[in-house]
Amino acid sequence: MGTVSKALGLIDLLQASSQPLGLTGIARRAGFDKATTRRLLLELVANGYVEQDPETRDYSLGPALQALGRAREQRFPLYRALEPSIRALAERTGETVHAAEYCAGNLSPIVVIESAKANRVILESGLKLPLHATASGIAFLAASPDAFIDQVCRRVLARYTGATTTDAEALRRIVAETRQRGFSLSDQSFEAEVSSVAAAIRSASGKPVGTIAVAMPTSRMTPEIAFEFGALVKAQAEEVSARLFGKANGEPLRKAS
Amino acid sequence: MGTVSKALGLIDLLQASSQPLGLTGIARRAGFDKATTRRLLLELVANGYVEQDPETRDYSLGPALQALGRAREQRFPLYRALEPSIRALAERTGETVHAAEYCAGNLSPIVVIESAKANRVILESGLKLPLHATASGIAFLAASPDAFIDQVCRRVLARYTGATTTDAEALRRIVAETRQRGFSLSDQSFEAEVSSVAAAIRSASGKPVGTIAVAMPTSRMTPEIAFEFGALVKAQAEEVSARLFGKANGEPLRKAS
DNA sequence: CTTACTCGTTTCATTATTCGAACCGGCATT
DNA sequence: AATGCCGGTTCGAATAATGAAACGAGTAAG
Repeated sequence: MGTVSKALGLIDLLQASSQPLGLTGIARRAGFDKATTRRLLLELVANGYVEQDPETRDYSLGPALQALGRAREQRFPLYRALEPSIRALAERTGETVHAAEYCAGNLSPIVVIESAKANRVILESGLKLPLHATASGIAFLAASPDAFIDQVCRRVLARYTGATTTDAEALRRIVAETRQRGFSLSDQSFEAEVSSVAAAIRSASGKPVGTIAVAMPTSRMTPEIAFEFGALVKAQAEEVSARLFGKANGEPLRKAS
Repeated sequence: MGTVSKALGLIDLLQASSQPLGLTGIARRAGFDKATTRRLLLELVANGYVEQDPETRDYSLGPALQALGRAREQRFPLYRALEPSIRALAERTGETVHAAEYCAGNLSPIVVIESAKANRVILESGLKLPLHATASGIAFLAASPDAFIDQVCRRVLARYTGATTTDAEALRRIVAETRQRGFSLSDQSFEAEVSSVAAAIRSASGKPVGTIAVAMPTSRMTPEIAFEFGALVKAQAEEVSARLFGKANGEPLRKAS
């Protein structure tokens, strides 16, 4: 693994952590030596990607990330394009709805609107959705070329709950079913007591770039609900895809000349 | 310079560029060998910090930045805290108003509200404000400890216009004046035909974290306007500082326990 | 059709950078 | 006073980064 990936891995740790971390804690979690960790952190701090509290000496995410996030959003306004759709879907379904973008092997939530119900699904900040164990991930796989699916199947499929699919062949079967159905279903495969339906957002070339999903407590899930909400996410994902990638209203966002 | 900083420098290049760049262009701008540049870029792509268009092979900012920016904003909601103040100030003054955060030797704009006037100041996306040549920078320096000012003065002070202060002693004098005045002034020291006033946002410990500034075409600037708007940014910066760092309404944002 | 250019990519011997065990001083607890 | 944990530092050994050169594909020019 290259030095750069090690450093970026530290940023990931800081994102995953809900609070600032000390040097020793970061080194332990990352599996690096303290000296190594510190050198990497110093370099990240010098570039503004990480920030160190001068008092507690703990490290946290730095200001450069905010600036870069804004820059990316400006060039490719995913949030602005997705937020209204997600909100509408949340109102329509009454459940927690989220959109995620594919990023380095996982799906990262971009927009999350929580259900207003007392018993609702929440997505922790910084959470990443694994491809093989979430409705979003399955929907993404179903929209991906076979070569990509093969690649994912070759990895070890981590187990999150008793219902997680950890067998490559079973995963392929589920993906095939999803392709036919047009949206994906998950039943407590990532978190206990959570069921979801999802569909992929596709770019102009058909390649998936992200997903839209509705998540609810398993107690509220029924086959009828699954199909009703499934049809909704599918329709919404298609509409968003068209809006983003100009199938309908022009303005190609990707390649600004 | 460490390998990590080299890689992060490439991200900076991509942010500064208004369009995606090819390998050769990036290598030339960064001053690295093509092979080196490519290796760094590949690692950044693998981590989602950079994205490569599979067709044109051009590189641009990646999805991870958006996710990380969101995470940082959630832990330290600068944008949410600043946006209303900046908007109010923009309405009150009728000019372009912006807030910036200190990041790796520069000030990065976080919130920008442009004037509604036809002849107005605009801030290009990805622009970074140098400390020695902008009203924001001077205001930041004036709020910084002397050791930091010394450090900045030791660098070579880049020239942007005929009015840019490039002499360390002159810079110290301007900073001293700003400390007395309570807000900073700039007259075409960074961009021709642009004048600004600014004041620093300070954390609970008094250390500056960012700035608020009003920028207008030099043709609309008068001594009276300068003092009127100067008093406004100063007051607004103080209010924001108090709001962010709990001098007034509690809730210490930095060290979430 | 050939030539000459550019671009992205790969290779590999050289070299500079990174690594990490051991260590230091500070602080809190025992 | 002793112990353990913390952030931070040192320096020889080990490793990963480097970049000149070459390759193949594509393209424009001759």
